[in-house]
Amino acid sequence: MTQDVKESFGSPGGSLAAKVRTLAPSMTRSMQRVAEAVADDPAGCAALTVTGLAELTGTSEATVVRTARLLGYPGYRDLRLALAGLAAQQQSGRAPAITTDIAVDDPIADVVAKLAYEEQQTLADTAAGLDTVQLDAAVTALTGARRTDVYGIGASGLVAQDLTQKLLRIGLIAHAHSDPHLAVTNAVQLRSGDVAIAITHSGSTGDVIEPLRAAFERGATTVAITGRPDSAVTQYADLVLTTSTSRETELRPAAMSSRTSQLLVVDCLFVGVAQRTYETAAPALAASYEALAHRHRSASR
Amino acid sequence: MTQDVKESFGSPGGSLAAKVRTLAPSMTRSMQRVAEAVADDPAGCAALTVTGLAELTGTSEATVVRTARLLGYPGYRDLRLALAGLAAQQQSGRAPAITTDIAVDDPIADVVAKLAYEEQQTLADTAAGLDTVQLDAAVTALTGARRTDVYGIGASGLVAQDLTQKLLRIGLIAHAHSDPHLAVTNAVQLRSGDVAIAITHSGSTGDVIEPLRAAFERGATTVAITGRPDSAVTQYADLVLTTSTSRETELRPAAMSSRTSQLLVVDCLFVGVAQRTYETAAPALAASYEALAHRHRSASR
DNA sequence: CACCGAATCGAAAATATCTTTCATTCGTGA
DNA sequence: TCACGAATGAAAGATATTTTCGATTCGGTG
Repeated sequence: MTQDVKESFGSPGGSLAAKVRTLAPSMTRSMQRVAEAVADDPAGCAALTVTGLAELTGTSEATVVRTARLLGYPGYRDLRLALAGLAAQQQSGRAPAITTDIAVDDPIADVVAKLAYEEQQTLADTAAGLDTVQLDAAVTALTGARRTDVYGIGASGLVAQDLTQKLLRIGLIAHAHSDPHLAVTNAVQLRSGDVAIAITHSGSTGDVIEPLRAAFERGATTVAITGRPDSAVTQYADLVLTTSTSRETELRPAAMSSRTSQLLVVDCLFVGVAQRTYETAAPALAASYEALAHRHRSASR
Repeated sequence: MTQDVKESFGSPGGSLAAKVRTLAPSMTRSMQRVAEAVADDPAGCAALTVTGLAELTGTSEATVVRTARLLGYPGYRDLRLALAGLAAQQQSGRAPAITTDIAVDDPIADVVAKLAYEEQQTLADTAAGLDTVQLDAAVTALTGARRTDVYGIGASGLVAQDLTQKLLRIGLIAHAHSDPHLAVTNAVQLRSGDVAIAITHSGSTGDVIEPLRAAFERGATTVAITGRPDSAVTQYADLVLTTSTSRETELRPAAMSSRTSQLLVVDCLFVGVAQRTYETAAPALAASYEALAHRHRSASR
């Protein structure tokens, strides 16, 4: 049978070793040496030139090329590309093994991988657990609000500011409060049609609950962004957006994943509002971009 | 010798696309064409010679080689090998589902899914692109610092505060500055052994560069966290930590993904320092948790 | 044991591919 | 508009791959 092997790269990993075994009997001694080297360490061989591989196997360039041909490639160049593909596949096949917590003696590369993985996980969980009906209602409320107050303390305070910054950029009137007294003082100014948003992971941060309560009692639409949908804050919330809670470990405070989760929710709110008010939001965004342009020196090259 | 292709996990092929995006601004027009072709169709390009790719993109061999260099490979040959590896990975892995931008009329559920997906992507890209050597050095510097100043404006200012909050929690002396004048005023107090960190996506925010420069000139260890590793800010940075840049769309400002990326970097710094100072960090974290407990009413229900 | 022929092999030439150089072109700011 | 520097591609130069071809080995045979 003619071997019109049209094996492109991307062939399943085992096939090369198998091919080597199949074809070995029909190979000459030096070709076998080359084939063996290639099957043994695809990654290593991919890094070698013909000459390099010839030297490694104690043969000549010609032999290497002959081997490549026998294995079904037009020449060594193509074999080499295939090897690179194989090596990459093998590497990617390896399990990341990121199930463990971050340990004190983890090398920094592991820390990066684990943190990234956990935050990705948090995002997925949050997206899955978010009640889109409530979210939609919150967007509607924000869109029509005369003004919006956002309460958050500590890490959640930064999220509150993030939301506020964004809303301001598309022309809404929004304020973030982290001072509990000022927050309450402002909350009592709210009335029906306004929106108050409390951001608290635990749902039991008194300093954030109080202003929300004040707003609630004055008829504003109140929204709670919390990881505990059954907590105290939800008593005074018309709408509850649930963030995900992930296992807290000694080296990875809960604040980290709750922040990630909260930010996703806040981003969703923002984009939702931007969609609804697209006519005004788009130019506003462009304008704020323009306004900042002169603050940036032209980037060097 | 060929650079070791330690392409970490993350999105299959995403890291190259990410690298292209990160470096695109510092590329010339023709180089961008080449980079785009390569990011678009790794498999196809892997099958081409320099000349072939040059013709395909309507450029010259020299430009192709230049692009390969810019992407971090010693030459086109190595880029080609990497592409073959990528192609193999892509083929074996599954195709990512969500590719479209967020549209004005997307239902809110789609917005949530797309945002979550893009932020996950951003995290993977960031993790893949982070230089762990520089990161490790930054952690070392932070660990031994007498004091640490962090500069950031706008959205990056929130990230700066986030980092500061965390470092304070484990007993380090850290300040975040978003007022340019105060930042410079403080920066000139720094000296050798201190650390200054500038956070700016564009790398060209003058208000953030100035304080970093002042710190740099006084011998402090300076760190830049930026999406543009070739920008002005890196002139005065001993260490550069690169954040990922993702496609900006009308409804999804760049600030969103740059913030996600910056936060991951900042988290890595924090955890790294916490590891090194575990003996003091662990009790400090516990203590700060305790101290806040009384601010939380016991969760109802 | 000498000889032959075929298979095997590698040195080196020939070719293809990649890299560098350098003159030209293009874009930009004064 | 001019002048300058950056960007670009043509072509020379360097490397890698492929081919050629003669030398060597091996097994069989007289």
